[in-house]
Amino acid sequence: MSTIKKIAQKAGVSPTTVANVLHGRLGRVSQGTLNKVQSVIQEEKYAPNMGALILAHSDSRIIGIIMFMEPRRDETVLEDPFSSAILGAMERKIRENGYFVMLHTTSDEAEVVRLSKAWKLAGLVLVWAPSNICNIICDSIDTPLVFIDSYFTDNQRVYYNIGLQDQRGGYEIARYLLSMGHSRIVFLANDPSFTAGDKARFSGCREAFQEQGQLLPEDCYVQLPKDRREREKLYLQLADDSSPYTALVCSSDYHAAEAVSFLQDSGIEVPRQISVTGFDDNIFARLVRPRLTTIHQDSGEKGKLAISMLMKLIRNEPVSEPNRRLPIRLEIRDSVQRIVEK
Amino acid sequence: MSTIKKIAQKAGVSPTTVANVLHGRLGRVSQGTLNKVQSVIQEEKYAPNMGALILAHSDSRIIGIIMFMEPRRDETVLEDPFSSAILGAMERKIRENGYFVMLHTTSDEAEVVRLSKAWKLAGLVLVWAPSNICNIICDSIDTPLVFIDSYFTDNQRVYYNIGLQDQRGGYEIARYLLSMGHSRIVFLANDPSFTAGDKARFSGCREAFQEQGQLLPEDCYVQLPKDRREREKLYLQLADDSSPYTALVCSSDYHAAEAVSFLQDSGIEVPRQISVTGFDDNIFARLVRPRLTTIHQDSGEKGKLAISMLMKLIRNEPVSEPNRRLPIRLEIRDSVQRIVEK
DNA sequence: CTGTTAGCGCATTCAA
DNA sequence: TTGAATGCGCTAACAG
Repeated sequence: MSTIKKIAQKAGVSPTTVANVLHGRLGRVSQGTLNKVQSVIQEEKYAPNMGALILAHSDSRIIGIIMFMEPRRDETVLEDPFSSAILGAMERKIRENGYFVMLHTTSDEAEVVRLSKAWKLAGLVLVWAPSNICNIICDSIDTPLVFIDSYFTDNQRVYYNIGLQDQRGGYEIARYLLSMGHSRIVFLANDPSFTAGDKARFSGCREAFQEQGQLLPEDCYVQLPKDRREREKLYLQLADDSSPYTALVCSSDYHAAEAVSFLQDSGIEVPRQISVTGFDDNIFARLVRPRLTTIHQDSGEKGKLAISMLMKLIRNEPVSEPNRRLPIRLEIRDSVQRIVEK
Repeated sequence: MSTIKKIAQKAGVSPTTVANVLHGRLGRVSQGTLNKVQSVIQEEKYAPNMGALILAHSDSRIIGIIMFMEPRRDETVLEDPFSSAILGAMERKIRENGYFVMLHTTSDEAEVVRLSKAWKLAGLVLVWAPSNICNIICDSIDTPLVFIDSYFTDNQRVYYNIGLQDQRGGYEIARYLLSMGHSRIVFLANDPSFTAGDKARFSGCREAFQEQGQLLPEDCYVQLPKDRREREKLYLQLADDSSPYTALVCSSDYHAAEAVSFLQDSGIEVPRQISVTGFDDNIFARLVRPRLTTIHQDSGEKGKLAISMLMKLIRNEPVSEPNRRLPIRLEIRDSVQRIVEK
């Protein structure tokens, strides 16, 4: 409604002068007109038309946050309570930098490209992008891109990514379990959509076993089913007396908490009859009884780092470490019991 | 990069013809040119410049989602895992309707107004807006607005709001507690920012007491401190043997879960020594032991309804129930024990 | 110090 | 059935 032109008219000056005031080019404006113009701007509650800005600049000051989801899944990743920490941190950082957030969930790379073009996005953050589409996206988008928790198959190119020491996390948890006498463990992987991370964690577990001269067979990697009932069946089966396993190594606190509570309900005591570990150290880990022994990570930090890296890219500043892996930490609580033999 | 003009050149037609194709005005285009133009559009991966669209239309197809936060609080509401269900549902619905999501956290109404003007937002959803600023916002924004979980002091105007049967929730939980022999209860309120809802819930509790010819004194409404340590001190104090209370009525599952786990750690058994109830029936409620007796609400549904109401407003369709209150349901689990006397 | 102007991409009206 | 012209609000280059 209130445009530069109108402000100019009302203040009795030219549009350019108003623009000069708005952009703080004070050298080109006399004190008198400055005051005059500023007061009119206040009165009129002027807000620039971002559409016109995009048109003039071919840049929108919008950062796209793309959350990937599996095509056939009805749930959004956003509905997972644990994307919230990371999202919250990003939104704040973006706002503090004077940019805007456009949030979008998808599983389709073409959609991402379209979005980026249509809105002239200043940059994008891609969360949990499946590795097969990273290349495609990078090829088709020329604005800065930062990935979060992505693994790349192509090593030719420089990807900007904020990841986690997944392998190290697996290693730490397995080493701890071994030290507690657990040599028959089973690794429970999350969604197939995040395979690369889970695989790295499992590989860390194997490393720890190898270090002790032991072998963790491939078939100790088990994919959790999507259906809760099916998962529960699986937990029970794995924790059963007839099962060889002494510990369930879950790749998320959520599943660990679910397993613990379900097993307890089924009359199986944790950790007396079976030990359970988590991954993430989110709020569940401390609320559930027994409290979860888990691998700690700082999700908010991931979001913060992603945005500050993106901002550097936008400003053409050098980025020292394109592929960052945040550290993890073993958090020992009460869900693992020392055993001698089974 | 690829504009209507370029497409037109490449296809050997005028820009208008391309626009006609894009908008499906097939009556004005011959079959031959249609095919020609469409194939060029495909090749060029045409995506409209939304900036130009905003400029031409004064409408951006962007829905603003505004999450309110307290001014001095460092945390974002988004970092609360329970805004995620509602946010996820909204994002999906907005996308399905062909609109875009702009996400913004603030505590300042002027910022909301500015955002709405600058981006020519097609509509806004305001989540947890404090009642004192609702009026101001409504006065200054002429695009459709839908509130979520807001309470209004001004009854002159029609507000569009998706709320909850807060009072009824308080009533149900209190009636249940009374039926279990609890007549000395204390209500633990959330953040001061959501006072209105908490007050309604408490008022529901009082209603239940009144119905039984009993009185629930005003000082049974206790505001939980922001600091976790302080909250824990309070839980302990309220659950102590010397305390008159037999039940802690928490206004969120989060605090209930926190109280339960902290009390158990401090050697106070729940529900044997003290009963605890929650509100929300989120994922905690079922994972914590004892499982929480709580009031169920469907957060995702809130988000969905908000968007479908907003879409009706945008399309100028009639909205039957501007101030909707979603139903609640008492969910009885294991955190309340029947008592005879204390 | 201040004003004028062209052009960004699109929709729309009018003309052919 | 197709084309040309205008304006949306702003920027930046240029002229005064």
